[in-house]
Amino acid sequence: MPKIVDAGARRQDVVDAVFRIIASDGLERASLREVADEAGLAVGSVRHYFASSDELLVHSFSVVIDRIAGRLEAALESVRQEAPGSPAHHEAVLLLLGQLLPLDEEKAVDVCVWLAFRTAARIKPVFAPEAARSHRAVAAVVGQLVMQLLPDSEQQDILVTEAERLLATLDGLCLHALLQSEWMTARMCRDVLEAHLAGLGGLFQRG
Amino acid sequence: MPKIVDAGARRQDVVDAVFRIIASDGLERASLREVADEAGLAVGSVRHYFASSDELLVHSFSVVIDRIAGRLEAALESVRQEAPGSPAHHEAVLLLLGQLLPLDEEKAVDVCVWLAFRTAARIKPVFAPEAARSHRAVAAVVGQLVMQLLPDSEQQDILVTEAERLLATLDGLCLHALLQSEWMTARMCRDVLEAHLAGLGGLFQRG
DNA sequence: GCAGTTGAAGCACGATTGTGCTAAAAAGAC
DNA sequence: GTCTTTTTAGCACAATCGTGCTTCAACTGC
Repeated sequence: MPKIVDAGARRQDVVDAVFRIIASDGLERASLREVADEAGLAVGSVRHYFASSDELLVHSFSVVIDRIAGRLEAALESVRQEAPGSPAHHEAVLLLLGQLLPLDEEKAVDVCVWLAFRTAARIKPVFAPEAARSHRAVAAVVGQLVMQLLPDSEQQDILVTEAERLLATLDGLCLHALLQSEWMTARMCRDVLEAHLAGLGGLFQRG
Repeated sequence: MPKIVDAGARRQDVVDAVFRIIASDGLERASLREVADEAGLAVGSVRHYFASSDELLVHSFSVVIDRIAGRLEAALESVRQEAPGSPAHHEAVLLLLGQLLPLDEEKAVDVCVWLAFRTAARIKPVFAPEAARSHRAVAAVVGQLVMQLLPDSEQQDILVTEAERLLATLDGLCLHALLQSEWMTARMCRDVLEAHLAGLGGLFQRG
């Protein structure tokens, strides 16, 4: 029989190379030749594991979505294990929201790649299904979080609006942190999130 | 002397072609040949008005910034002419914030092109100066608006945080409206903005 | 040892890109 | 009409891209 290699691990190596290239040089530079160079392989070898350039990129998109969604769901579980209103709960919520921000090197690469694929999905239809899945996954977690943070008495449409508002603020923060890192520092991210959460908590006090 | 043409108008025609291509096919498709085709010219003709591809794109970036910033500043003037707290003032504020959202075809093209160049500026240094100018211009208007909306008693750092928060929410809304237009409808944009403004107004009531 | 499957690598082709350069056409100045 | 300058157009070259196809090495099962 054949030469046996861990195909899954090799594929992941190539995907990691894709991530590094996108983070440093953008999605448009993630060509087969560049990816092969970065992964230390030949073009033909990369094409052995991925039938086409599109398949490689779509799979990379899928991987980064799973990574981010996985972190979000784990963080949501941590939030659920804290008593609502407690300082630990507040901290867990901040930790969850921070998963979508480039607060360290690893997350910076992830959200950068994530944003690159999502914006590319507007043009390239191959990315559209994964982009929709990505949006559903993140919106689900943020929706659950908003339901935890707001009193049950709130009407459904207010919950939806607040979830979309939190999601928009998060994406905007992420965008600014990636594009204008001089202005949008980690400290400013936290301040904005704190202010937003204070505004959320104050919602029901105004009726 | 020579054949006389309105060089400025011709340049604007080419820039308009660039906008259409970026809005429909993305920045990476805005090559000289595509732009020339879209403008009904030959490549050599386009190159007569723009020395290089970079100059064309940077100039296009500059034009879209001026358009958006111009609309924002005009809208800010309208806000200033209304009594703070009045319904007309509220409506003028919503109109200002809506200038950054793809609520009609014209603004959709503008913000789409704007976002494309800003994200490209992370990678291509030629775009960086204009991206910084863009950020300063928009942040200045939003900052002025926040100063109008919040009581003078607020501390400086709270004003800054709230300005960045509003800016982030706006950019996030814009991103969602462009990328996930099925979920982020014009109605949802308005609801989110209303909720955000209510949260802003409620700030000083909580101290 | 042999055979057969898989991994790894590379060639070649057409398409697309930016750009240096050339050349023809157009129109006001004389 | 002739000259001059702008405008418009096009060619050619190197670089890059995805991909069909072939080739060679490696390693397992017998």
